[in-house]
Formats: sequence, structure tokens, C-alpha cells
Amino acid sequence: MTPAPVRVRFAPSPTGFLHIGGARTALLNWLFARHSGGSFILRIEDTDRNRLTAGAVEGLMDALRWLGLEWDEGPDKGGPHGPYVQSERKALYHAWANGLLEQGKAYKCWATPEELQRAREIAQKSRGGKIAGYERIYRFISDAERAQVQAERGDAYVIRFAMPLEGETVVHDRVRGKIVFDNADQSDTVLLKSDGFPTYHLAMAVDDHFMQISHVMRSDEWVPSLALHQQLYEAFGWPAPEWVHLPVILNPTGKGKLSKRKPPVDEKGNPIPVMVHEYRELGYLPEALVNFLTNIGYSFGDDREVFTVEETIGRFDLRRINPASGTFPMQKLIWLNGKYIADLTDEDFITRVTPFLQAAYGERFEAASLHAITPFIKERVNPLMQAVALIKFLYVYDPSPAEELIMKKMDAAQTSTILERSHALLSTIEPFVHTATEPPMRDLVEALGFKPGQVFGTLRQAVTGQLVSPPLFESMEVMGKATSLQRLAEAQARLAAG
RNA sequence: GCCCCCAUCGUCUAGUGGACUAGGACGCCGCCCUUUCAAGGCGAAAACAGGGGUUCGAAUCCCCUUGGGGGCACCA
Repeated sequence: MTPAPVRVRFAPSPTGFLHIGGARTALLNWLFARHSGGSFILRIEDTDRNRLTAGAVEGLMDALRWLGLEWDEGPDKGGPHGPYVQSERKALYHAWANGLLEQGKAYKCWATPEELQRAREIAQKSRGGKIAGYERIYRFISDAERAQVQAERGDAYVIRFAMPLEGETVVHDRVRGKIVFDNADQSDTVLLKSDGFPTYHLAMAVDDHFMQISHVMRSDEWVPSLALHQQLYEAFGWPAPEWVHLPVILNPTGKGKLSKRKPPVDEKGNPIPVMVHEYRELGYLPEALVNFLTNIGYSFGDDREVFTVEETIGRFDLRRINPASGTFPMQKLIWLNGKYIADLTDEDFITRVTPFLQAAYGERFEAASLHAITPFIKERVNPLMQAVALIKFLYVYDPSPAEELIMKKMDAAQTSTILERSHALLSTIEPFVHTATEPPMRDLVEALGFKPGQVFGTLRQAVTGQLVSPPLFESMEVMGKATSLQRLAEAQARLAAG
């Protein structure tokens, strides 16, 4: 018997942007599909009509593609098992829900929110916290009663699954092993809502079956409903897929899941973005993010931390998923991203950083200076967004006030001398390249009896208007002789004036 | 409260009964380099949650406790 082909899916609901945790789930699915030569399917779970968000599907697809997680079947590209949007599959869900109804494996429930609330409270008081099953109000009524409610309340019902009341449901999870649920602890979950849309549980079971999903790889938070899902498959008479439950990513500070509601912060107090597009906008490289994400809750078992996607695909192994949930190691992402940026070719770096500079400086941005400064900033820019502040002096000159020109343990007169002598010396140097400017300037520092830091600090402020910049002589070279000298002269004038 | 899951340095992890005086990485700390900021080099500190078993032998297996997480919707 040949094993069924691997078919996995990522099934987000279009309620907002792609969450970093969702990205990891998608990534692991994608890796598994690519490793096994299987298919990765994108399915949109839009059965909650109240939470639909305009543009969400496009945003989700955009983020997935930015990460490089292309799908084989999906809403925009079709496939043999479509449609891939649940709201377009309503007839299917109805058919199968009604089938269950006919077999007595599901039942109509007319309970109002108030009835449910009351039943819940009674259960809570009388059964010491064991409230499972409180919702079974309409499960065991007689045919006559049923006919009467039907007549009175009409179509205002939901279809609930009639969970077995006794026994156990045993489920095998690929990362957790055997999980046993006591059926008596389970509830009769709603399968079909009164608006005619299915709940997640029904839609998932039906879709995964008909889309021939081999492995359901999803977040941990679904484990509690595993008994239901397993029983649902049995009720339908379908073989259940392999279950693979991934640990969730926790918030390092507040504890609990990583979420946008409680903005997470790392050990240094820096914010941890939660949405994939935020990483993109800050200048994290998708390949760095992908590498990083595979290192959370997963490991190849060796001492390596950095690897290409191709390598990850080749070596991916479901059995190496760690069942324990962990916190988001932001500092490690920053480190990894810095490594990836530093390893970029100059060409590639320029391509990636240009959009950030264009957004910040518009028409004042020009490519030539970026090209020239690139070798000196690649290791200082992480994430890419930092380039905007680091090389601002190339596009916008924001002169430092006079007092900022004066370094520690220096006074105005000394600073003025430095500015004057530097200007005089630099104006004689040709060509104006850092290898030509730096040695004589170092000699000057010594001749004047100062420390390099004192002199170069003053010059940096004068010439860039920044406290932090790329190396001074390289920066001046890129700026050009005329601009450099002019800024030195202006700085000296400001010092004299103020 | 009830049900389920999880548990190795601060953090991400390696470890599948003996090779563990527990390895790597990030971070932290110290030193070096240094014109700022990075990067880099060298070095150090740092963990098997606790208690019971099983075994000749336990980080590894079992139980309890504790701690953390998830779920208990006509949301997914």
C-alpha cells in the first residue's frame, strides 16, 4: 500500500493581517509539503461573517508570498478541490450536517442565549465546575416536544453534534503522542450556526476530507477540541487525518500567547512586532524571519543555527517538533537578521534598502551616494529601517547646535582650532578619498595633542550633524570635498556666533 | 472551577538509561580592537522545578506536587 500523498493546508480566517504565529504555522506546513514532495494548500475560513475584514485575504496572501511560502492550490489560483473559500462551500456543509441529523448523530437546538446561560449557571452550581453538557437542552426531548418547538421557533435553530456520552476518545498526535479524552467531559458543539454558516469544526472536517488533507498541522489551541474532531470524522465515516499540533509562541513579558492586544516587549524593553507586515516595514529580511521561525519549537538536533530554506526543506522532519511552547526570542531574531543583512551582496543590499530611503527622503534620495556608502553601513543597519537615520546626512543636513560640537573635556576655543586646522588640512588633499585624508588627519590630531575621539567626534558632528554615523573619513569621501569643507566652515561659524 | 497539554542556563535549544564534571546559540558580564555606532576576537558566569519510585545506573521511564500554557462561544 503506497502512502497517501502529503497534502497540508494553511487555513487563516480573513480577519486581519498575518500574525507571526500564523506565519510559523504556515511555514511548518509549507516545509513539510516541500520536503515530502506534497502539496501546500491555502484555504480561507470566512465562516464568521461578523469578523470579515476588507482586504484581509489580499494582505494574508501578500505576507505569505513575501515570506516565500507559495501555495499550490488556493483561492486565487484554483485547484482540483476548490473552491478554496469556505463561504462558497455552504451547500456541502449543509448536506453533511443534515446527513448527521438524519442518522441521529446531530440534533437541532433552539436554545436562546438566555436559556444557555441559565443552563450553564445551574450546571456550574450543581456539578462543581463540571459544566460540560449543559447545552444539551434539546438533545433528549421527545418527538412531540420537538415538533412543538419547531412550530413555535421555526428555523431559529443550530445543529449540534451529539457527542457520545460515555467512553473515551483516543487520539494520536504526531508531536504529543496519545491523548485520551473522557467523553463525559465533552460538549455538544455547534456544527451549523443559525445564519446557515458552519462553525470551524464542521467546515474543517468536511473541507479537510474533501480536499484530501493528509496532515492537519495547526496550533496547539485546537487540542481541546480534538475529541470532537476525531468523533466527527468517525460519525461521517471518514478516516481521520494525521494530527500535528504545534506549540504556541508565548509573550515573554505578560505571559500568555503572543498577541496584539498585549503588545509584547523583549528583555531589553524593545517592542516585539506581532504582525508579519510590521517586520517587513521595519526591514527584517524574509529569509532571516523564515530561518528564525524554524528555530522556535523546532531544531535539527545539531549545533547549527543558520541555514537556507533549501537546506531546511531537505532536512525537515516532523518528529523534531518540540511539544513545549516557548517565548519569542526577539534578540535572536535581531542577531540573525543582522547576520543576513551583513551577508547580502552590496547590490542586493542596495535593492532592499532603497525603498526605505525613498520613502523617507523622496526626491532628495539619490542612488550614487547610497552605492558608495553601502560597504560601510551594511553591518550597522539592522533592521534596514535604521539606514534612514544612519545616512540621513547624505540627503538632509541638520546642523548640530554649537554646544554639541564640543566634545567631553574640550572647550569652544579648542573645538574652533580643530575645525579650523582640519579645514585647512583637508582642503589641500586631493583626491578626497578616505585613504588619503585619514593618515594626515591622524598626524594632525597628534600634533595638536588631542585624542582621536575628541577631534573626530567634533568633525563628525560638524560634517554629518549626527552623533552616530558611518566612519568619518568614508562619510566625508561620499559626501564630497566641497560639501565636507563647507559644513566644517559653517560649523566653525556657528561656534563663533554662539 | 473543570478538562487537556507542557516543564534543561535569563531566552531559544541539544540530550530518546551509562559517552553529561549537561553541549550550542542569543543575551548578559569582563577584556581586546576602536573616530561614534556596529562588526569582530578572546574569556567568564549561567540550567536538568521539587519529592517519591523503577533500575547496577536516570536530565532521560513511572507517580505525586508545584509552576506555566491552552480550552471550556451560534470565534476561528
